[in-house]
Amino acid sequence: MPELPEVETYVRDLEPELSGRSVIGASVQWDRTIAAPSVGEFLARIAGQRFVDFDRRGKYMLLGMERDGNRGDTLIIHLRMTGEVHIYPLDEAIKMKDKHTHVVLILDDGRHMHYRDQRKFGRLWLVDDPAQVLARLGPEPLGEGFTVDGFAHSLAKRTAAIKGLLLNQSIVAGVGNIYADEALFLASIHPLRSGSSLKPAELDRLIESIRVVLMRGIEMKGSSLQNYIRLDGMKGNFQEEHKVFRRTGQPCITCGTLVERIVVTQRSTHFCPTCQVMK
DNA sequence: ACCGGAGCCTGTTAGC
DNA sequence: TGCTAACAGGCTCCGG
Repeated sequence: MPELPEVETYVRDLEPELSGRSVIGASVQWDRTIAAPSVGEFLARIAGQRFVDFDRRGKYMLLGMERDGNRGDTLIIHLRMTGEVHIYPLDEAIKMKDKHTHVVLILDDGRHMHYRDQRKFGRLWLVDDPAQVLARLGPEPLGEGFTVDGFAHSLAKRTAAIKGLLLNQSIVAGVGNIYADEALFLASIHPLRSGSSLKPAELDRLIESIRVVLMRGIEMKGSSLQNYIRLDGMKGNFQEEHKVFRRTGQPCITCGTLVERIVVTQRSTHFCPTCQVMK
């Protein structure tokens, strides 16, 4: 489940592999993977562009390119649920290409970059201005723009459960199901509390908790449950530090109460009913 | 504006 | 054992 730490790990791993490399050709096996432009235009435009900038916004990877020394397009990749990116030497690429490999970029050093996605939810964009794709995203949780005042404003009058609101990318960008559950546990906030019910001290605690779990997630190179693997095929390690996520029926590490699982806004949600009270 | 639910996908697991 | 149904959770779209 790639969320902010997993995507950040991908961007950091991609930079040394791709920086300065040009795309000399491409193929698309599942058209819907390309969100924009059309597949034909994507193939025509990406050839001849060179990777120069590497960034992330929320769960989007931003791979900035240039053409003939001039500013080019940005290749945006969103992994959604099961997306993976791999770079292989030619002989290995031929062996590794399978029915889940939906996009192949051929690099000028002969290696192939694969976009692979079991469930086909992930998307790629090739755009001259990333802003159009990223327009609805809220602040970066690890940046200065994520403030108590702004967070309070976003949650005011919100009757929905805080768990669901944390998954809303226009409120804060990059938090997904794993890190939402872990942050709420760390902040001792019940996932069903309404957004508007949270007091300033709780918002403060929640912001800090979101930052702590995301930073630790990045340090551990992400959480590998069933699907997420890194560029080089290695797993992340943060799953070993999960306090509540997928720990249903196991004792809370703080108080020993058994961790419960409920469904909130169509998402499985894990929490300690003793440490995270409704108040 | 906000909220909840359907739909997109496929592999794995639970249950009959 | 073999089948089907439920589940996994990223996001967009739609109706109320």
